[in-house]
Amino acid sequence: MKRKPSSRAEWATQIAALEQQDEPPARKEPITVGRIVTTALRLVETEGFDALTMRRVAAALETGPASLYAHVRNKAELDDLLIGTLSRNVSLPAPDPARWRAQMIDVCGQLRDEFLRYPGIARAALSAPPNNLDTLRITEGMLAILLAGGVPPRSAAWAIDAALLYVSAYTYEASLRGHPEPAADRAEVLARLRMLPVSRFPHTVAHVDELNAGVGHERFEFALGLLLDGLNA
Amino acid sequence: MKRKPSSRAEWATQIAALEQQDEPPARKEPITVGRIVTTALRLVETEGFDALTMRRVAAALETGPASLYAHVRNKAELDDLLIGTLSRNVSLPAPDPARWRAQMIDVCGQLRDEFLRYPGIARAALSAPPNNLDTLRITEGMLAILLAGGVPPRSAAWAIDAALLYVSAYTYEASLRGHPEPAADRAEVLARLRMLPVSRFPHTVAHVDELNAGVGHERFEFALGLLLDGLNA
DNA sequence: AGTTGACACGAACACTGTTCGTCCGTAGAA
DNA sequence: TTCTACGGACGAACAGTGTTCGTGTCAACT
Repeated sequence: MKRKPSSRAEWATQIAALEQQDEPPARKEPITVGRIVTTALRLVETEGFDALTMRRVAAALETGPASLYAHVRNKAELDDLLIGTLSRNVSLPAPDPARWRAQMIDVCGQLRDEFLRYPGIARAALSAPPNNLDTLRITEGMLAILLAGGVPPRSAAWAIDAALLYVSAYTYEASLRGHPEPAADRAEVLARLRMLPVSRFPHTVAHVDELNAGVGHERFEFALGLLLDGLNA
Repeated sequence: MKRKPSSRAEWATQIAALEQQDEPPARKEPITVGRIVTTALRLVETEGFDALTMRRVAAALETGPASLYAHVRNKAELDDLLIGTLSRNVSLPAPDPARWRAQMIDVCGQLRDEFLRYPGIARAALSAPPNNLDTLRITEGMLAILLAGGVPPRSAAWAIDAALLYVSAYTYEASLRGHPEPAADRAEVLARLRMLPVSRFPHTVAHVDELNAGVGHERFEFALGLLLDGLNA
């Protein structure tokens, strides 16, 4: 149940690699971490996170699953790599004190969209250890935005934590019900809520429409808006 | 990836069963849903959600895993039953317009504590279909609180959705890192953050302490506080 | 030439959820 | 009373999972 820690040396190696990350990729096509990650992301994109197995990735690379273990320690590390890779697609704005709220919602929205592009992968984000440099980059960017907006450091730090948890949970849930949710599914949920006995569920039955309202990501922006407005108080 | 829906008839049966739920349990001890659920919860409580397999539950009941399928459709349904069962332990206060904020935090705290009592089970909450009568009871109770506090219905509904997502994500994450988190683990995280290059992570390095501050559930209450204060604006 | 280390990968292991088929017991019908 | 049908119990087997172990190959180094 507990996460297994990487060693301090591995962490130091990751940091050192930061300075070398701009080198061009090797010319040959052996099995590499990069190919594994690219293949895995394509698989998740097309078939969802549950379809991501070592065997499926290996098959797509025309090899056996054992071959992957020369490059990734285990499945959890591959999951972590995927989260890191998609996190790199989030572009961080230069902090603008007058627009910190909009900037935060923008960054969270980008991350949300990355997660939704790979259905179910948010679950890996929830499981990921807190030492991934790519996700820490996003935290750093969010910190910069909030601090520039005058939010006290501790409030900023804690709010970022909450926002990231919310983004993951929201997108994971959205992936499960299908995003966008098929209209027939939603109609069914509505119908079922209306079947509830009023004696026990008076408010629910009275507000079925509100409980299920929201087009696109309105609920997402509403929730994050609450969080950020709370910061503003 | 998508959830499989139960039939409309099954839903109606669940509702009808609401009126019969107070009957005493049968005297005999055959394998029942109740025994399966109780056994499963005990297993999760002691060994975490990842240890929950049909085989493990069956073994604890001194039978084979196939026997469970006469009572639960599949593992996902068992997971859903577990979430429903623990949700029943959440007691809903009579709404008090003057204390709706504190009441909401109390209800969320209770749910949080139930989830933490069963490490990792929050993942099942994130996966659960939105038609579980026991979890809907909590939604109903929260709606009552917020509406009594004067929150508009749609805002109330959407805020509850966000709060529940946050509770699940928070507790799932907490389970993974161990709750309470061992001091040595946290010290290690701190040390690693301090190893980051200031050139790329200036704010993170400057605010390592704030990023990792918070005793007990301070961060939880802070985040929910933001959400609810945002509602108050 | 011989040695070493890294990569590749098949076979096998321990484990997962689930289905299928068979048996048994009970209740209801004839 | 006997027979039939149904529901529960559950072993065997299936398809699938992540991972380890052992072996072979190749390239670089001594």
